[in-house]
Amino acid sequence: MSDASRYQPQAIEERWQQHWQAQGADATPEPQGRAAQPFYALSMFPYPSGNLHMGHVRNYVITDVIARVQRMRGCNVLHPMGWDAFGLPAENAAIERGVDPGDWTDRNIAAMRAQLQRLGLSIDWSREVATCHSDYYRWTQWLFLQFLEAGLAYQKEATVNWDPIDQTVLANEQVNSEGRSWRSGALVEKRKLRQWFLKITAYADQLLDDLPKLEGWPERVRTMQANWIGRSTGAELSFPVVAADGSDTGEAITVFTTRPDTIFGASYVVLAPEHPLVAELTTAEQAIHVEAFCDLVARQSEQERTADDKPKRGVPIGARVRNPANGELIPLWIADYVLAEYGTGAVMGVPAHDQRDFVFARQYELPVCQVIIPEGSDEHAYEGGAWTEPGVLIHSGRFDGLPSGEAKAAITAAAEAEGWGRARTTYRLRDWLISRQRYWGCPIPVIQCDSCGVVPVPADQLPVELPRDVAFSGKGGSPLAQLESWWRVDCPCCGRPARRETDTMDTFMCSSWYFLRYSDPQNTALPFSREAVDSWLPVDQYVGGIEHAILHLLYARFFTKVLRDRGLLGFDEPFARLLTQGMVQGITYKNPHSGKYIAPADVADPSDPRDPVTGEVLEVFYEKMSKSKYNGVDPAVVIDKYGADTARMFILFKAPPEKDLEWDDADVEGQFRFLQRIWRLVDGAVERGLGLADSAELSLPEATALSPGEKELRRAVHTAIRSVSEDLEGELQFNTAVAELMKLSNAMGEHLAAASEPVACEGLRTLLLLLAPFAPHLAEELWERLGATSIHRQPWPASDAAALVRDTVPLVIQVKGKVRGNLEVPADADKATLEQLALASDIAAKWLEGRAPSRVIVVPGKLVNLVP
RNA sequence: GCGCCCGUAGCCCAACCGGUAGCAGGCAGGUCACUUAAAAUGACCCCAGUGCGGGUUCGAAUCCCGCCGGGCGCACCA
Repeated sequence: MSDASRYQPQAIEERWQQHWQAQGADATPEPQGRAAQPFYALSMFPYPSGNLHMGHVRNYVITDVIARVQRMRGCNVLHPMGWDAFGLPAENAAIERGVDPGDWTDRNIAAMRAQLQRLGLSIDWSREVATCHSDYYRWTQWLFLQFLEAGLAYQKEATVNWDPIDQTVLANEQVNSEGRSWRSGALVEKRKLRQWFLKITAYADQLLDDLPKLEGWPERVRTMQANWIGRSTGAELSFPVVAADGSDTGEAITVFTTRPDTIFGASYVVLAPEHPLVAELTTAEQAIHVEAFCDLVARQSEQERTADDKPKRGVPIGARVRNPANGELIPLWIADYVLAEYGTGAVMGVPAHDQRDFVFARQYELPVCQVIIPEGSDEHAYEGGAWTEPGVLIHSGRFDGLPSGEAKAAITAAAEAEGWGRARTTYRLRDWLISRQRYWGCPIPVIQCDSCGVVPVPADQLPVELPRDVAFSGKGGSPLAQLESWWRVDCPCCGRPARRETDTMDTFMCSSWYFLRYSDPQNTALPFSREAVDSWLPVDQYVGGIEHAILHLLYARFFTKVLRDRGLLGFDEPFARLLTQGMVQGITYKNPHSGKYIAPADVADPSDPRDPVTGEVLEVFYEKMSKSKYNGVDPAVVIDKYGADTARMFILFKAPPEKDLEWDDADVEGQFRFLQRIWRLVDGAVERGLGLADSAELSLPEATALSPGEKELRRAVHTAIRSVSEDLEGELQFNTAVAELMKLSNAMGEHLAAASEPVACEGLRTLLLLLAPFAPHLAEELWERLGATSIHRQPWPASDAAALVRDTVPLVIQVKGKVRGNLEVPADADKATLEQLALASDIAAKWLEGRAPSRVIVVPGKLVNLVP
């Protein structure tokens, strides 16, 4: 085979990338121009670490295929890219190696952009944004001031999560269920600090109630957000504190409960050890015990304290409260199972109807009083545990006999009328802690003045720029706080000496609006114009990792709702459809005894993997690619060897997009072979003299004039159009779409040589058009060889229903539900005819043995089932 | 503990509303052809009855119930 007729991606890919760039092929049209539909395809933008990994490739290739298909469908497509460019790695590089974080980041951006461009992504780079550039973060600051003005940004002293490795505070969303930082993995500590928060809780109801609208989102992401918001409805009830002599002290303990219907069963009240009233209400006799207990709890980590299986412990503090429902005097306790941060930090103990209270009451011999019985049953004693289901009230005075559902409302209403309670909703969601004690972030644009308080930096003085030439010691807190020349300023209000805020913003602030900026990236008067943002957004298809199910995706929704309320944009939700792509996993070898990971290159025989040093048998599994596990595959190496088109095709074909993908070099090889087959197929056609110009002019012969092979080819072609189109609109099943392309190429291999010119040309055209979004370079190259450019500006092909029609179809004959044979029947036969044909068949004769069936089920085009 | 998702050939994956489980596809394996040989290429072949047990149905991978295995989220949230 000569070189000219061999598929050599290295020779064609770069050439086309340059050509497309020169032609402005990926430029974004006016959203409403040419009467075409706008379509916004977006990938979650990356942190510019400097290294592109396979997870990025998967993400951006998926989005690129969507963008390319929509363009061919005639949409005006916005497909941008940018950089989530603030963050700790840059600052750590500065500390460790003395490089400037800005320079370091810019170099990484340049390197990653070049890597991305090798993938042949149809990105409009003229809209690129980087969150660390002042022309971007100026607007992050401007938006912060919008929050401040709206009363949605505030400072408060609070117990917050402190990451001891990254030396900064973290929002709740950024600490996982094991109490570890999402970034550093360190166990977070609790610290009491004055910090900036955004009032996301003010939007908790909207964020929760709008979830059902997000029909284009995966169910599990919606569920995760709903769990995270954690709304629970109930009541706050007040238990007056009673002095030793039985008189009210005037104070009261307010508890939160979702079960006001069980208040008559409350036999004690428990406070969190950190509750502010503990010290005041503890009696002298109990002081020693209470202090000792509080110490004990304080020494425990969050994790130890909240472990599910841990026994519950507590001590009475000596004081008593009155149950407002029945007037009973009941003891006041503190216990480790009550959390200060949730509800009111106090609960009423109803052992008969709450499992935790039940366990606690058993342990400390507190009374158990049953006030709910299962509907229709008699009163019964408790043995196994609490009755937590709804039922009917007893021992509840005037509420006896009410079902618990009604009783909740009735008791809450009574409490409100009598002044000892009110309906209340609480959330698990906390306000978003956005200040960070780090340099490489967006400065919070406020000034602290002793006389004027918190003063926003006037909008015309934005951006508050990060100072350059800063010393990075890694010690003593944020470099900004140590740079007096930077933070010492005059108050914009009164002109007296004041202090600039030295905390920077959580980088999730920067990423909460970047998708809006892409609609109008060069705007110097506003973060974006209302017109631009409303014409492109909501994002039609968003693609990214599931790890942001809560974090980024919740914050971005919050931002959108606030900006809508500020009149800056006109929609409720930023992302209409969301695809969460699975991880790319590499083959991983691990010595089960030493726990060491072994690089695949060091494994001599993959079919019998052994430790190269000790000879021990290794564990083999697939895991997310990472340096420490030696299981990563560098995209650049794959592109060098096989080209970007093979990498793209493989990553799309190997698994459905939302599932994890196991990288396998042998499969990549197989994918490359497929592209080679296409190359040869088209190459052969070119030698035969076939081209594109011809096919446009040549009209297809009448169906009756086609040979059986031509009919089959046309059926394959139009089946492929239909299937690929379907796979790319609804569920985005790229893996089956690629399989369809393989099927089509197989059919072409079989029938192309014998097909007449118009039929052959139609097949070639279609194969390349369908291939174009997946393997853009190869499709373009072959399209050119057939005589035209650019395939990417061609319309998406339409399926010809007539080509799908068959004259006869195989009819399955079942007898009593079991397949007994096939019958070739006319495709348009009606039910009665099919039944006749089936009954008259040899198969029926053989299996029915002469008896008439008692029942016949006919599914036209499919089968006839004869039931004797 | 609660909730969600997934279990189909040696492996990765298909199978519309329940209707022939693979002329969906790929990888791996085998045989043959081409070749001096190998690679490449082509042809053919091999391979599961759908995790297990019940149920509904003329008919179940698909629907229902219960287990087993794996993954994810939440978790002393009152």
